[in-house]
Amino acid sequence: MAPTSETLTAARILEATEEVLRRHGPAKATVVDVARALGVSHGSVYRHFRTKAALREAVTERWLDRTSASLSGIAAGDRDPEARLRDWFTALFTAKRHKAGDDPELFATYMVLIGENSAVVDRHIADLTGQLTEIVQDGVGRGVFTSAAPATTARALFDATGRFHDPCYARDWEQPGIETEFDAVVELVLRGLRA
Amino acid sequence: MAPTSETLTAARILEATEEVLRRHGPAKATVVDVARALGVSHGSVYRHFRTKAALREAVTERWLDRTSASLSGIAAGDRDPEARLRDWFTALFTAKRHKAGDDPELFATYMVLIGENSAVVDRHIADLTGQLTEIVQDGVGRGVFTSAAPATTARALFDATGRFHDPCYARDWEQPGIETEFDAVVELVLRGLRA
DNA sequence: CAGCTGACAGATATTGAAATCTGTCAGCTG
DNA sequence: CAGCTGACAGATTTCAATATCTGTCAGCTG
Repeated sequence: MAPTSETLTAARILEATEEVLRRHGPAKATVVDVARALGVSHGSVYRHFRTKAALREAVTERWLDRTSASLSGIAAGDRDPEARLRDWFTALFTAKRHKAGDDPELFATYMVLIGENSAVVDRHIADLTGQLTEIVQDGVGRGVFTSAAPATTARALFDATGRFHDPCYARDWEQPGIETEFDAVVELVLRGLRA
Repeated sequence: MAPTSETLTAARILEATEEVLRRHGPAKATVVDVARALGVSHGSVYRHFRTKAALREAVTERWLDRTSASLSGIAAGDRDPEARLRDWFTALFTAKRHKAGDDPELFATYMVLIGENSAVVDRHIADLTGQLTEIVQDGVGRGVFTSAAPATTARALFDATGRFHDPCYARDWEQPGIETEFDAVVELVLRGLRA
């Protein structure tokens, strides 16, 4: 990466770190590599991120937030709650499957980062179940869903569909028949949700 | 382990292999260790198992079969299908949680073995979903469940409850609140199953 | 002669010395 | 003087030599 003379910002460091991770993988990506990519000394990187772990955590958070953001539009709409729920899970599954299938090495890299940063992952899951809670609450309000505790139900929906969004199942996402399994699970939980 | 003068059988080798795995862990357990534990030369072990991988596969299969066997009793009963389903999942979750919690090191060992032997795992899952299919079919026959394709529904039930039996979630099984999450998911899918 | 042994070749794992990396900080530079 | 540099100590990783293991098989033993 060509050293530019722009100010060194956290954003530029994150960009460079993603590139270094893409190139070298999680095991060999070093802070020195990131500094070299930016044309600065590694001491400068430590001015913006206290440790290598903090830098990797920030990269992980950015990656997860991109998924959350793309789903929030579906959750926030005012369409039929059941259709929104179906679309939301389909969008989540499709997004994850493409991330895993299109660039397996990069996905493997992010799986390592996710393993290192469980606090960030927990926040991400709280964010996603929050979106689900919105949909469930809306459905209950309109009388099309039944739920004594929307947040608990939202979490149950998220857990029940884990096979189609949890990275630990990524290898199954290319298997034939996975679509059928997805439809069967979504159908089952939607039936369980209807008023 | 004291060398006995009994005949060397596959069963005795499997027993010794489990012990060696328990003691040394999956990375350091060698065929030579197993032979030493039995007081024979390692060549003798190769008379009963073609390769080290075949030996580890047999150990893995035995371990998984113990779980299947303990559940088949619940599946085969003639009690209320909904109660049987609830009990079956509870028994599966409880068994897995104890295996993981009571001896974490041994459980980690078996997680490595499971990763090495996906064919055995696939057979195990087919076995468990087969038991679920029995219960679903029985429920449909009695008019308490609805399912167009019991085998597909059984698989959906298994997938939807993955968080409470798939080893990749083992670290969550000690978390407070996991019982509540389990109940929420089981309730949700049972509601979806009722006629 | 059925079952076991132990030496062997090639593959894999261990080890420890050398190289690299992380995180700090005194001092340089624009 | 705010931001960057680069040398440094301790921690971690790499690499190549060494040791151990896997799988085979000719021959031993009861």
